[in-house]
Amino acid sequence: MSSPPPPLPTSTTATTANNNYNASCSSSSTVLSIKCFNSDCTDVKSRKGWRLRSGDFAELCDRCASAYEEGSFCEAFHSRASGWRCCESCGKRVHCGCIVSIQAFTLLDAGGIACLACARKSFVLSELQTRMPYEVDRLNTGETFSAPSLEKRKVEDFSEKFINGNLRIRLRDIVENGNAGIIGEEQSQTPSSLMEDASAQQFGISIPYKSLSESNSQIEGSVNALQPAPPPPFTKHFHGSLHNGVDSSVDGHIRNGKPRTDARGRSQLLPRYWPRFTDGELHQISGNSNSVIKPLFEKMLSASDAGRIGRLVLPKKCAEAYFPPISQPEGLPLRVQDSTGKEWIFQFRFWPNNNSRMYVLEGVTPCIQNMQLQAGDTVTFSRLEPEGKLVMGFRKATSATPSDQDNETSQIGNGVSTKGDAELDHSPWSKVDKSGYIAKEVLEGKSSIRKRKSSTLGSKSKRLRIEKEDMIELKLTWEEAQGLLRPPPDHVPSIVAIEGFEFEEYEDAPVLGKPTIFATDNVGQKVQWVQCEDCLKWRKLPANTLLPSKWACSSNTWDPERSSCSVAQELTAEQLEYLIPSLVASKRSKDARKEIDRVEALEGEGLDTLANLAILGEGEAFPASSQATTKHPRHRPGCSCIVCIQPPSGKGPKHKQTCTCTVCQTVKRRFKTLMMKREKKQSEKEAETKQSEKEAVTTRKKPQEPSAEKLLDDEPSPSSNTGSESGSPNKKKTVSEGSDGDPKRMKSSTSPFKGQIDLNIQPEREDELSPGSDSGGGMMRMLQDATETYLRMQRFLSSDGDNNPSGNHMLSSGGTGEKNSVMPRCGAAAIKMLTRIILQLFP
DNA sequence: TGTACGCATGGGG
DNA sequence: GCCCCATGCGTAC
Repeated sequence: MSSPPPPLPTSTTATTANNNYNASCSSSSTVLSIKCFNSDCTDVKSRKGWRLRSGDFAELCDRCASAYEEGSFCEAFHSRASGWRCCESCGKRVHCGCIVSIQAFTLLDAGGIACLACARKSFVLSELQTRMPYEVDRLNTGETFSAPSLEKRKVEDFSEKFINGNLRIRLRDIVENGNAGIIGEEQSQTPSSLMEDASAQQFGISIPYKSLSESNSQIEGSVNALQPAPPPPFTKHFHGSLHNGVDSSVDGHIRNGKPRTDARGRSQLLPRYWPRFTDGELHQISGNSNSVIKPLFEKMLSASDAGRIGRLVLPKKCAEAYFPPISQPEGLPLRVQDSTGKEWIFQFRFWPNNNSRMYVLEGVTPCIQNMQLQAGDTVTFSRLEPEGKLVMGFRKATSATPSDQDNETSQIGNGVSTKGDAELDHSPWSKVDKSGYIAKEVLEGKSSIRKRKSSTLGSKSKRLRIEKEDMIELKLTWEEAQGLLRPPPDHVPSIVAIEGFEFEEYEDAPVLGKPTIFATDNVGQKVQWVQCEDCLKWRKLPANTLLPSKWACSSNTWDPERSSCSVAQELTAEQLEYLIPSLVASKRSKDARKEIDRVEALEGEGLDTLANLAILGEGEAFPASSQATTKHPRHRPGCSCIVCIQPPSGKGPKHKQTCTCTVCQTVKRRFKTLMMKREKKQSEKEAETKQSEKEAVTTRKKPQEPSAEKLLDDEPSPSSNTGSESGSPNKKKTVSEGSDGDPKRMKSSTSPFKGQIDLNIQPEREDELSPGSDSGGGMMRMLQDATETYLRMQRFLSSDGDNNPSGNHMLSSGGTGEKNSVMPRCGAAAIKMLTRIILQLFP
């Protein structure tokens, strides 16, 4: 066990050397001299040295300043003074207790000291930085502190913490700045945990602590009375070089540098509200003032927050921890300064909610608009100390990929850009490791804005309004994102050990690599498949190959035979589908689309007639919210206008009313047959029965007539027609085909009752018809079934067209007894269904 | 009719 | 099952 460190020198216990120093110090503060502060030196001062207790800096000559900066000042001038101790690790002598070397060592938990180098090696650096402002402060304020008081300081096990290889402590900065003086040469890689502690320490030291109740008592009812609330649970990404933070006004309640509320804050505040301020933000907030920034919390704006309501919902814990306590729902006005220094007054209030409170900031719209914020962006709250001024900053969300988020500049505040800081696992962005939650959250916000506009559509999902495709795209897991990261070109990593694991560390942000598909080839070897940028062919590469973001066949040095785009792809389409399920899905979707197009092209009119039938017969059953067609926003499913009957892709033949192609003739014949059968077989009694059924349906539909009319845009609803035209469906469709250019008449001309069939059809429309179709669900299902059956039939026809060019085998025979034992039955079923539909609709 | 306010609801942690 | 909080929605202006 090492002996306790000797008492640190004070003005009364100074050694000879220190006497010199003290004498010099005192003289320097009172006598203007051009001589080097070092009394052993006769040179002329030219540079600054350590910080004196007076707040000034020892002015040294170049030589002494260099010795100081190199850490050899004490060895050169204080070598015979008392207070020398040896590093427990390397044995190096350190002049403990001397203000010059105050930052050159750290006290160890077990007693003894460690020199700076060893402290760094053993990851005790954080403790050093923790102690420095404290001790500098003590010295500067003339306080003395005993060894026990130092020993009492708990040195955390910082070996768990990450020490960046680039991290440097420059004594001069430490002294000048009076803070930890952490200089991250690559700040973006500064260990956040370290920063967190550093800032927390600094804040904890420089800001007089007030308990919540204390501050509460001083705050309530005052606009400007925002007093220092409990320190933030922590701060993120704060580089201690920002502000002095050491104030000679430090009160006597100096504690060991740890905010008391640290653990409490951590445990109480949800991680997503933890502040993750960057240097840029802090700089931006602090401006040129000497204020200390105390990051409080941040919140990603929801659609509601960013909406025009002007209410920003505050996290309860944050509001209660950092905002003045309010007892009345009306709350109190709160003056908040934005990052540009502009002041805003918000109403900080709450709503009673389920025996709890819901805190809101009202009147934030102008501010949010001023900042040009929207859902998904983040607002940050911090406090300037010692003024206690509340500062609201912001961080714009980007639409970049998570990895981009990490690596690319993000816009913050008033445009200050910072290189992406190392992400913290609890930062909102880090949610990316939950399968792209981050992007989801951001886009959710964005999409929520869209959602508000379409809220009348009444979707069940209130919070997540991301299109399915978007979701798929956003399903980028953390691992996937990591997998895409590539070292920056021409960079040699430094190896950093963290908790026993070695990590490569690059000074520059990583770049995005090209996504590849990992697989095992037929000989069991792990490979990856990569798609050429130019020819889109997939090439097989070794699994451990890291590729740049763009890759082409010409870069295929692993397989020279396939290093040209002209060489065929090794994978078959089937293999590719198997390899890349998304491709399967996409291909299926594409195939489905093609199929639909093909079917539409082939048989549109007939099925459109069915659609029309459905619309006309069941239009009232469609909810008013039924959406417009995809082709023509103002038109509704079933609309047969020239726009709506167009096949989606525009491909394939369009069938005119006078078309005499096989399909058209087939369909027309079929309907003719159906009609004849109907006329022949329907007894009057049945007709009466059906009529009564129809009347019942009509009665049910009546209340929805306006909606139906609206739904059908400017097209007459069947029911209204029925009402105005003696209720006879046959009569109501008596407008002759193409008698004039009136769209309404054109529409009517497509009615099956004239035997005119619209062959251009969109089977997918039926999906649009479904909502709310329960009232006529049976009918719709029948129609759908009939449609599907008909499609199958037609596919059969088209695929078997050579054998059955006319398709008569299905039609004339009623679907039985033909060589194909399946399709004829389909045809029969379809016809049967159609018959039932027609009979039901138009008995 | 549009907007603001304040409470209620319900999804999600 | 509780709590938080995003947002829906009724009401007042």
